[in-house]
Amino acid sequence: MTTRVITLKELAASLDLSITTVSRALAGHEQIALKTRERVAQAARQAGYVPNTAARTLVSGRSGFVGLVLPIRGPNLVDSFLGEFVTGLGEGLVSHGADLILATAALGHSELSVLRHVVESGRADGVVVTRIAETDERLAYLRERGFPFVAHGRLLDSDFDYNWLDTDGAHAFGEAFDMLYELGHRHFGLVTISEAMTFRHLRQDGLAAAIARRGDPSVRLDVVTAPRFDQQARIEAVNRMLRGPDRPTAIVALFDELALTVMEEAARAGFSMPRELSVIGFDNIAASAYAPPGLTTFDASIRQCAREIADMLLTVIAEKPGKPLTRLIRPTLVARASHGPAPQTRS
Amino acid sequence: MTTRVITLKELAASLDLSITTVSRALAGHEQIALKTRERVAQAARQAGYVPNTAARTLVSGRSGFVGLVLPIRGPNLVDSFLGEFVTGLGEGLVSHGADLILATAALGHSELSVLRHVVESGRADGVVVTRIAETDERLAYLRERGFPFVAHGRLLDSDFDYNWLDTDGAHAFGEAFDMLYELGHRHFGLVTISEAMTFRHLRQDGLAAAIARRGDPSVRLDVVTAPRFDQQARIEAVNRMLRGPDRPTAIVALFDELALTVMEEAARAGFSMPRELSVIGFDNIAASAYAPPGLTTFDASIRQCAREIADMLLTVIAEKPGKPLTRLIRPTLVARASHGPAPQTRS
DNA sequence: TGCAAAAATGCAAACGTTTTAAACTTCGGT
DNA sequence: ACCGAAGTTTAAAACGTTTGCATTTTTGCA
Repeated sequence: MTTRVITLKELAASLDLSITTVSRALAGHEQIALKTRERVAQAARQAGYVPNTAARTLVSGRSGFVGLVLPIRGPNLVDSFLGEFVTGLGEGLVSHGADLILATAALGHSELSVLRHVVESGRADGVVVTRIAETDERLAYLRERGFPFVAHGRLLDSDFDYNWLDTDGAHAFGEAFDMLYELGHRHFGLVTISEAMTFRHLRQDGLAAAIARRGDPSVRLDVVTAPRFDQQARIEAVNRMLRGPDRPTAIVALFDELALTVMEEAARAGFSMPRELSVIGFDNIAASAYAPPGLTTFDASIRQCAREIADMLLTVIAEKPGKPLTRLIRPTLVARASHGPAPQTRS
Repeated sequence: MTTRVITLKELAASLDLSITTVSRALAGHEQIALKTRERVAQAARQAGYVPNTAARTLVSGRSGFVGLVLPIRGPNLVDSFLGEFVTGLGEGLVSHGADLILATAALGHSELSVLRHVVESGRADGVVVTRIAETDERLAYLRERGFPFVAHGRLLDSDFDYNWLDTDGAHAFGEAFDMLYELGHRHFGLVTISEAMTFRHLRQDGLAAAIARRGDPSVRLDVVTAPRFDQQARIEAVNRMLRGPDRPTAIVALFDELALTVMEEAARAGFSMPRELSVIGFDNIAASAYAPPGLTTFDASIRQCAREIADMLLTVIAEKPGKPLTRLIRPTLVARASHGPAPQTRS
């Protein structure tokens, strides 16, 4: 056992050529005779030669890796986001011969320190940054370093340019409002979170903008806020909205997990959906299709987005474009059975 | 912008020491004077020195990475398996200072060829192999190479030794049978897949063994088989079992996705669960909690398993133990509302 | 056949570390 | 003041590539 790995020197010796020539031949340089190139390629294939990554990286300065620092997560991760995201990244990268490095933040260490380590150890040629917070120190660091990156999500104040791809939550929430308004709804509820994430503002602002655009003074919007990871507090917040004296006829949740809580609590309170209450979410997680009566939501096609992020990042790495690359992806409505016409009888 | 990354040579120059001394000081060698060690550590911290991974890997032969070849997957991945798995691996690795490399198989390439590339390019010190098939060429390759690995799952014929961690599906399916038998069920159904994966046999055999152990000749087991990724064929297979003249009172599905299909089709056929039909799954995916009436299933705690796999692999890499490391994890029953006593009236 | 130009190949340095073996310092004991 | 030993530090090689530049070989033409 323990077969040795063949090296360029050995391959060269077996061909009676210099290391230089073999290296160039494998790289397909024109200056090497075609005949030689073929001979080398043949021998390399047969010997199962694979160039050593470390050596190549050391001399070329390119590792062929893209880094992703895993967002620190609570004990329960129910959705498929991360799986879809890394799958999409992988698919996008592999077509260019790149691979993915996943770095995890240890308990004591901040996400930023892990990012620094990834960048400065030369492990990666670029990084992907997810879950952008309102003031994100990671982006500030990467900009200062001049290190290639693409953000999945945006900052609010774009006074500094960077590459990003984001789902157009503002548009989706506007679309949700318009659809519900056409269905006769006038009293709306928004269930949101208190975390300092930009997507929260973008979606809420999109909803508010759509309301303003409609210009109907009879439209009302109630907002409740819950902490991100406290399920008990979420339930209480939802019930504050549901059990009040004058509850909305349509509730929009910042994301599906919240919407599912709304549906559970609404069912517990005996409201029939969508007859008495419409609910709309965002993300289209798997459970949304199964939770009765089937949650109407928006699909952001994470996997496809991740693939595009990979493409963008590889472009940034290879070409260092002057203008930043940006993409705004419009999510698609997944109409299920949790929304419908506003109830006729209004007290 | 574009701050340069500091190198060992520069750090040594700034301290007026040789590269050797600084390297050793940072590594904490006793032979370097304590005073010097502290001085170096201080300067390194202040300068933000991070050793270059490629250089270190090249000379030491250790990359500090563990590889995972992403299983090729269809367009729709609904579960959170991959996300939990990489999160768990990351958590397990980071405590030992290691990180994860995710390699994706490009469209034309086999998973094996990607694995070969990861191994022979020296990118990783060890690999994790998931989704073990009946005759798995990856395991054969890794054994031949003598390369450190841990398999998530087992081969059927253990005539060759290797390191693995697996969930005890056989035990779970036996437990499911016993529970259902005690509830009065005698006519069982098993919905399985036609793919050549070992977990399929292990679970089915566990069920069969429990039946045999009980020794009750009145127990009956019907089995239907569907291809893994064809939802339409799945539905047909499930209906073959459900709509037959004499359907089982309890159906066990190989995994939750199949169980959810059973529940959907049963609901469509008008059967009430668990009154007329009991259903049990395996995996405890998120949707199982939401699909009415709530699927009873087994939780394999993927994240925790992945963390242990990481630990095992790092042990294998560091210590090359003579005996293979193996762990069999017993899944825990998650009792929801899809199982209950057998219906009284039997035609 | 000779010679320049073109084509093909090779030498050697470089990338940033770790490590072996050697050299230099310091110091107590005589 | 000298010696050896212990305590420190360093020079240089090595890891496996890529690449600028030099060298060798081939080719075409006189």
